Amino acid sequence: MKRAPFTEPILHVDMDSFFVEVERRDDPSLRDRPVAVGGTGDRGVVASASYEARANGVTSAMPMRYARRLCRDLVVVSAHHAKYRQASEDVFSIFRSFTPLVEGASIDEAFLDISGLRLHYEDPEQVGVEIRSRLRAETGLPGSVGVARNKFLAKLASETAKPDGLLKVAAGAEVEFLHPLPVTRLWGVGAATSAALERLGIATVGALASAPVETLRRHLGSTMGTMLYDLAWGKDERPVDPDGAAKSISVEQTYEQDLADRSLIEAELLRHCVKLSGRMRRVGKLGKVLAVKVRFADFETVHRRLTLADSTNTGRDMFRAGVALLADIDLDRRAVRLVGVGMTDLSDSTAPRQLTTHHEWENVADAVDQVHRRFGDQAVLPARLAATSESISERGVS
DNA sequence: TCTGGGGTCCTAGGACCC
DNA sequence: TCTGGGGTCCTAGGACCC
Repeated sequence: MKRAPFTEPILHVDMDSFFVEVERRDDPSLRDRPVAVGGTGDRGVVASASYEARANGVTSAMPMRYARRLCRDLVVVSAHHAKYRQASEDVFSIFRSFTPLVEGASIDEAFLDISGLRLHYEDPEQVGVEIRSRLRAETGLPGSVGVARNKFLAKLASETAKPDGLLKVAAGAEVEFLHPLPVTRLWGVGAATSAALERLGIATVGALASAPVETLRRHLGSTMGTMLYDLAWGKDERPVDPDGAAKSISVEQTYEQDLADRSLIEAELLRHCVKLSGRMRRVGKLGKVLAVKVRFADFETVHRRLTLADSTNTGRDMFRAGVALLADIDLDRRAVRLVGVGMTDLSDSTAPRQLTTHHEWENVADAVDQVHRRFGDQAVLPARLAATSESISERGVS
């Protein structure tokens, strides 16, 4: 039997309004109604909107208060991230049952390289059809699929197919598909780059493709200019890379009311450090660089980072470095709306370590983790935090 | 409209060394 | 005498994505 050439071996699978669909699966009364999942407080934003809500102008990242105003019968559901992580694992194991070459792009989307299935399927599109039907049957969740020669085109195809659809961009038909699209559809073109392109009179992918690449490099930087020019011609050589070890891990929070007092800010930093160290130990990571992030009431955001003498995952080490970094930030003139802390330059905590002086603190931290797992996050707090937690909750800060 | 929380990647400048 | 050049590490900020 003669088979069609398997010329579009890359799939992009993207779940449709993922958080909303997980909530709907567990609560059928949410079906067919405009639903938004996200923060419900004064400063909450939409994380995921149903298509009924989108029809009323609701989009993700939009302030929830504004979304409610746009859509009077909007059903607002607060997020249940543990549930979404579980659903994500279920979805990804379906992907991996087709090929080991699965690259997660986020909690609800992945690239699949299915070149290895060419002997089992006549057309890569059939794999997409099968994946979509298994997603429905085994998880109850809808997903859209793009099929193309490379990752970039596959992702554009799945976007175009949404909701609950499949689209193949056939080899040879790429430019025809691509050139009428607005530049904002390209991967890497956000507000700043589309404004820069607009200044050059470029609004469509076709216009971008016929611009001199030197002009693009001059105005957008060498890397961005080259990349966008290539994308405009459908060129994207990035392989599907299943190795997805995290490069950083962080905790941050925006407060319902701004924090005006340094000791409160330090207390929040400590709380974040305890949480961060727990997460790092759970995934078996140490970090070498600690980063602190502060966003002021006027939304100006500053970062401070410090390379530590030794990698760590204890809350104590992180807090000590974090307080030193915080000392370098002028907190007296403006109130603070967000405090964050993170670690980068991660390594596995099973790696051999020289320092022994940290062990006792690791034991303390492990004990704290265990109590948290058994009794919840509020059960054990460092003394400094326990002293201030009352004043924090009085301020309505969660 | 007044902007979450979790990430990745790029650029640019200064320190430092040879 | 007022002045090199390259490489590497570190840091801050910003753009972007879901």
